[in-house]
Amino acid sequence: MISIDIKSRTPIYEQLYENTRKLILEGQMTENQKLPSVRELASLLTINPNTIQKAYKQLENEGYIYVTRGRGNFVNKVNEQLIDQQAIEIQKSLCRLVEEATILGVDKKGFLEMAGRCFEEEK
Amino acid sequence: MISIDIKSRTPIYEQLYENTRKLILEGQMTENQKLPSVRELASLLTINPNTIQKAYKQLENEGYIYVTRGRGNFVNKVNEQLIDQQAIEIQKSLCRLVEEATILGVDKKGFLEMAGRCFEEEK
Amino acid sequence: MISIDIKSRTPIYEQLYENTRKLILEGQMTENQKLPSVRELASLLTINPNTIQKAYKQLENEGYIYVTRGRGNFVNKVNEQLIDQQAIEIQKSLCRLVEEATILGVDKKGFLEMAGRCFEEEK
Amino acid sequence: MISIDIKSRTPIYEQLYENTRKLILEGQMTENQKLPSVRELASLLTINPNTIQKAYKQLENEGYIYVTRGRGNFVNKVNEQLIDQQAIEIQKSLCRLVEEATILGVDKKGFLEMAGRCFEEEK
DNA sequence: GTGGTCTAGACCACC
DNA sequence: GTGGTCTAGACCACC
Repeated sequence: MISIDIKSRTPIYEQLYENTRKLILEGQMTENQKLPSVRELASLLTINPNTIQKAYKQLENEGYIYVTRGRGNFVNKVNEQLIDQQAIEIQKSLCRLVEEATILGVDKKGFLEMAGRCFEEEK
Repeated sequence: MISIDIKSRTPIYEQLYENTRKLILEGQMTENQKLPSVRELASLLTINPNTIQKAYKQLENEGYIYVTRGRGNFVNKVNEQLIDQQAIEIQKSLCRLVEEATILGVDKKGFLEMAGRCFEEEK
Repeated sequence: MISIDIKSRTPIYEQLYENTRKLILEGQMTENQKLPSVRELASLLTINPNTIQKAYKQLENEGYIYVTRGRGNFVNKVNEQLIDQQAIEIQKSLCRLVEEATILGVDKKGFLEMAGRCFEEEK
Repeated sequence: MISIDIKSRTPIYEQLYENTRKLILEGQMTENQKLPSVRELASLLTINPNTIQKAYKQLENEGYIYVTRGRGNFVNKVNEQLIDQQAIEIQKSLCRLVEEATILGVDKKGFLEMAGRCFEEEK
């Protein structure tokens, strides 16, 4: 369910963080569901447990999961506030892309077309 | 003309690379124009010459500038192929954003609105 | 396995680049094999780590190896495209040599003989 | 007659050296013919006179031209020994290419074909 | 431990 | 003066 690209430039812990975050937001992991234990996942992905720990810690810090010592890590209820915050992040990234595209000579019409293309591919 | 944020997480050499790349693509620096010398820029920004060197090297590798030893670094003719390649990169990033937004429950209409907002801000 | 000629005019980092590139293309280093760490190789060859780093970076840029921070440098799958590209480079160099030889009065027959001589020496 | 590529990586003085050498060997410049003066050529190519000087010096050292102070630089009689020496250089370069090609999996037959292709293009 | 970035400073080739 | 290479060594992120 969770896969890591060892060759990627993005740190492993970040890939892990992103992947499980996505699973939670998509509803593929639901409230109170148990995440694989640090050791379990570490040996499964042949990755250093510290790396898993770091990803879980970040998920906990941002409220995606909660930890009960001795029992494990569990999915939290999806927080509306978090979703809003992420929408803001996406908005920012989007505007950065718009800026870059503008430099290359892409205008509003062209950019919206590019965006549209992504939705077509998704189907 | 070129400014660096020493506190930023993105490496100095990369900031430099991005900034001058932008200047060239925007046409603010034109073909055969001389860039500040490695040492000159280094002392101007109080940065180590090696760091400038690294940025210039990258610009050269990607064809943005050409170097003549003993003379300096000069802006190359803008390469159409490079621009196309970058447009493709932007398209990819855009689709990645679309994917993320979709997870958060944003549909096509909503996403295009978000994109539109960026253009309004730009004005 | 990797040896450097410190007296040579060709930069150390380039010798390193060439040598390991060759090892990879020859199949003496295979996919996912770990390269010596930057520091390890540096102390082994009594060369500055930065120089090793530079060579590895170039190998990475051209797709010969991949890097994972905190783990090391690893051999990538040999890229067919890269090989083709190199064959083109050799073709170009060869034609340049032909041109030079022609100036000296060497004709096609003579040149092919010269080429043949190289293969005999190789044995 | 002599052209310089300012964007090239090979030093200007070397380009100059190579170009005039070629003219002499090809017989386009004949014995006792006067070369353009250092200053003349410098202003013609908008290049530093020192650079011209360096190229001329090298041509003189290798016996391609002779200098009479106050009068200028003149083409020498083509020296058979020099030509032989160059043939040896070409042989060396050729063998180096063969080595590289071998690594890429090109055999003797393939290499000779590549060489043949150069002659076809020349026509 | 492993790579990535950066500073300080030397020495070289080229112009 | 201009870029290119290299050493010595620091500090950081990642595993």
